[in-house]
Amino acid sequence: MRKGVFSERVYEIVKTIPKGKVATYGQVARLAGRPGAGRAVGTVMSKNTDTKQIPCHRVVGAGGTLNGYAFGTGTDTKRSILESEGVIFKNGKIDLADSAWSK
DNA sequence: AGATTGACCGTGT
DNA sequence: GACACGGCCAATC
Repeated sequence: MRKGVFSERVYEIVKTIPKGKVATYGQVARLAGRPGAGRAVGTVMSKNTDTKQIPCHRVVGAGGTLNGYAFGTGTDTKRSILESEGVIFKNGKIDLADSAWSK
């Protein structure tokens, strides 16, 4: 049941993001071996259903913007989860200066 | 196999 | 800040 090497890589990487930190789609794509495939990462995440295994809420847009979320009320729920995990929001966006994830 | 879609990103108006 | 464009890539129809 392999949808693709890329998606599997993405899943593995996202699972690695520590609580309280966030990574951008572009960053995940880069770590997955496909720089510039941020859009593809979004595609994979939207189809993702394993929220129990894959913390897709820790993946945000460039600059710490919330793009979307396939559960709850969307970005609204996403923001709640992130805040409860310790992520700092600044003017509707994530304070990457403190919550940006780095491998 | 070809076309469409989407949780992207940067730049310009 | 809102909207438009073009480039990018994988999944899906």
